[in-house]
Amino acid sequence: MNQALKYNIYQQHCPARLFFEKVADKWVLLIINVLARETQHFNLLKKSIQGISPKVLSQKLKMLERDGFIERQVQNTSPIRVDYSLTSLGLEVAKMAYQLKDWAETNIEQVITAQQRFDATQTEESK
Amino acid sequence: MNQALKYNIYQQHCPARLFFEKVADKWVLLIINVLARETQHFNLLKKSIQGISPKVLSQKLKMLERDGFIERQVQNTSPIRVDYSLTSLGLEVAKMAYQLKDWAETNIEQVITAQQRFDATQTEESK
DNA sequence: TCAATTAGTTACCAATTGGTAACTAGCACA
DNA sequence: TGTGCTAGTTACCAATTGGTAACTAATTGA
Repeated sequence: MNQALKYNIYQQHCPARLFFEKVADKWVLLIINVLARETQHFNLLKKSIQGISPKVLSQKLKMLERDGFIERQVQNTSPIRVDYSLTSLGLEVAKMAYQLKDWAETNIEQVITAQQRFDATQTEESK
Repeated sequence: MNQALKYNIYQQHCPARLFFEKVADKWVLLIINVLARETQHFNLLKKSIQGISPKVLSQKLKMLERDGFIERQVQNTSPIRVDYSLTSLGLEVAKMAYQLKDWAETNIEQVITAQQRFDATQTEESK
């Protein structure tokens, strides 16, 4: 049986689409990218990802753990420390997340150029 | 000069991060995946992507055109037809979008299993 | 003249998402 | 005993996003 026939992201209520909607999220992709470099605990993640609030970070980590992408390990130190790391499943997603990050950092200037070109033609048309 | 030093998605107002926030969007990734198969016009796209409203489709197409990922060509037919196709820049993003789609359709069952396992431990703990 | 088709747009409303700031809880150290 | 650290949580509010349904505009064919 062909997997491609069983699950199809173009179908509105396909489980694969639900996943797609979850991972296609800036915070999720940023978290995964950070964890791909190394295991981190809560506050380090918060510092690494500028602009994320503890509320959102907590929510996303919980979701990622539930989905089996990351593992949460409470360290018996004092003060307590909770380590987050990627699972093997999460590592697969991390490869794609990294490609997106790398592409963005490498090609963003082309995008900005395209935007400027587009905006220029728009103002011309409105003359 | 190292590109990696110039742009960094972890920084809140980095242009690369802005791009990241835009492309990490379920509708955008779905549209790009459809266009990667073949050029489509507006209504075909709407039919292909179950659940997308004309409003959202129109908004995302406009954004993608501005960013230089897709090209909009008005065909001089009657009734009028507008073809949307990927540019070479869009094709690069499409490769990653396809990987995500493929991964989701292939591995979603593992995610569902993980969720069930997680939910089971949660209800156990609350006893 | 009227319906149909294409490609949208618009107004209005509902739901989701996210920010802020203050708070909890456990432990250690001074 | 009080302060600081970790790891969150909570209530409240604001902003973004998205859905619905009706509408426009151009053209063709019955």
